[in-house]
Amino acid sequence: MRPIVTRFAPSPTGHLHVGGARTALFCWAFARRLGGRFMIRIEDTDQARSSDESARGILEDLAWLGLSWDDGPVLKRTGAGGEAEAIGAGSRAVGPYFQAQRLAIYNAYIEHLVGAGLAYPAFESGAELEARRKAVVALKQTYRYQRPADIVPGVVSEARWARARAGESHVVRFVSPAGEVLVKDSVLGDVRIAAGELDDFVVRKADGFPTYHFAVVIDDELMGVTHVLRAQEHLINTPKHVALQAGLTRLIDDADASKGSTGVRFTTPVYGHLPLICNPDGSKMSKRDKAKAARKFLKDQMGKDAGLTAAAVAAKIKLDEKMVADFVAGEIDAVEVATAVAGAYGLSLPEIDVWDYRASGYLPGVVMNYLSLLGWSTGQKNADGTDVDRFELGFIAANFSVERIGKKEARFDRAKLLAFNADVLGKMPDEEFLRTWLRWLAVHEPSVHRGLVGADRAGGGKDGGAGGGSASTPFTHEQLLWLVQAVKPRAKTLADGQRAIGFALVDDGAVVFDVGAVAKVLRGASAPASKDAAPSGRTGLDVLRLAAAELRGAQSPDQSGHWKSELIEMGSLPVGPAGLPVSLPAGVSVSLPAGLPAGLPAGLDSLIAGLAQREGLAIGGVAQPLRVALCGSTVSPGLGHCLAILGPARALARVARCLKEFDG
RNA sequence: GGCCCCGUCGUCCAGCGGCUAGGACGCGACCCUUUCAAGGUUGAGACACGGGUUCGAUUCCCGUCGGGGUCACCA
Repeated sequence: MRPIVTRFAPSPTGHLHVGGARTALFCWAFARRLGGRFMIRIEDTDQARSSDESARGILEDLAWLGLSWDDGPVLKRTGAGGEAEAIGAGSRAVGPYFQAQRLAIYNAYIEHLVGAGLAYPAFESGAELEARRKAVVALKQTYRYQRPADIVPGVVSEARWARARAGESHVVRFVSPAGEVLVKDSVLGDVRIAAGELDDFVVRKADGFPTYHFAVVIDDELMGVTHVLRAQEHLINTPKHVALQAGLTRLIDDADASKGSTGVRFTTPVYGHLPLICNPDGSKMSKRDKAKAARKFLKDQMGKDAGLTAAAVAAKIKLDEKMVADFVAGEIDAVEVATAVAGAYGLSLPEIDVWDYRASGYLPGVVMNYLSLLGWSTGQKNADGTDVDRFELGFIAANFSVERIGKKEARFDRAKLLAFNADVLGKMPDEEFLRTWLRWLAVHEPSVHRGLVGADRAGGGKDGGAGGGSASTPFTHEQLLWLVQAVKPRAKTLADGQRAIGFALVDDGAVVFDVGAVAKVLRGASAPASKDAAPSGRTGLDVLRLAAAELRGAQSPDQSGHWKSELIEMGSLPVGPAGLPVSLPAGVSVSLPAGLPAGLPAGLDSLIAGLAQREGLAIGGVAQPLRVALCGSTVSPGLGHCLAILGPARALARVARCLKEFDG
């Protein structure tokens, strides 16, 4: 038996999108499960649209997702742990893995096909065919290329080749078989395409490049691909591939047809067509969706504002006017226009590329987990009766099977992905979260990264100077962990983190006090009293003064700029109903989670609770005014964390400023 | 329009002739609570329709309807 080989064969015409990522995942998992090889091939036969940057980006995305390939282009990169890796370095010698470098091979096989009378040059121009197609469609009939009357299957058309050799521009078409074509599909079952449905499709374009259909068939055969898993949109192409395989035999020399054929027929790989991934509205999720969204936005805006012309838009987004006009007219779907429009007008584009999810702060493992569930399931149950649906990449590799691939198209549910991501983030140990978060911030939010760890961390010395002041207060590792604790339950993605800790990133003198919060909490009616106490009759500002004194007293007496250490011990005690620590019976102790410098946030919370109790106030009566003074609003992480993160100096400075601003 | 594929809660999956049709996300309620989150408990919610086959259909067959894909010198 031949060793199992699967392949993922993207065309480098943009980013890797989630549908492609799932296809790659399934191919990878299938190969891993069965001990086969997973291969990457770059299908760059579209000269106009392919680019090396795109190919590189797609490989990067695959690597980020954790999919490594055994065969294919070599990608040198730095792994998640900072180590250098070279994916694809152990490839079999069946390359090159870029189709544009395999032209000699395709030509040899085309020549071979021609010699067998199974391919012929055709001279119609694109415009000519287009006109014919339009005419047929106008009559509501199905357009198919009509085989020229002089073509006889199995007979070489010398007259046509004479024209071609004379330099006349031409394509090469395949002489399609007359009978029914059967496609055996491991997901869908048998699919039959009736005789006559296949027309003589093009196998070599006028520019000398093979078409997709031809190149795939040749490469899959020559590269030993045994199993092809691809999206269902390709199902309709498969008869073409099967027909080609039936007409082709292996050459003695793959790059030279004149050496003759071995007579060995091409093998048809096992096909499996995956259900499509769709938008919430049920349409196919495609890279063109970004263009669609941007176009709709522009049209709406132009409809509202007559002054907004293509020229005006072009000027604003700094792109060619004609390009913008074509874009709006729907002539082109250029992503760069869509992206530029989104950037300039604050429009958010649908997230469809793997890169989009990277930038939004999703974890690669979660993306893979979620994607695997689109069209596949484990069929396994947990002990508690729930489905097995949360797992890592390795689990997919160990459990994948084609039998469990579904047939129905799946709609992409952003909310569910988000929930999965939040779940994993929430369960991540603090240290790991911190590493992951900082790594993400360094790439996607460098200024926040600088605000957290300082500007000169990543080498290069202190020369970055321009920004000066605001980046001057990097946090200690301990404070960073408290930041993480504040962020974790509030972040569904890594990008959510900054929002939760915005208060800590802003300079003490720049805290913006929310008008509504000030009115309600600081100046409003009396601060809420504790349950059995009489109404306090004191405003939030009154309470804030008390709190300020309390905080002053909580500073470390050694002037070290820390909170006093007793708070840490206080924070290690169990908390009673009033929010205050309960003293432990002799001999009993509580153990804190290992390695956590915790205690302090809890101790600070207790400090607030203690103040509230002494003053006959509800905890909120103290907490809310303090929260506004510290963070500017009534929404923030737990107060203990806020105080711990800021430290006494910053906290007191903020309270003082607030008092100065609103008191009297 | 031709051809092809598909059809279980709003969404994603489980079910492979007999089940109180299960789980996840979302949604509702309640609890917890110093704000926002998080967490806990709990509830509502589906076999598209019509014919067969069968003692018995969500499950098998046919049709209808509905959804999607595809009809290029793009892949």
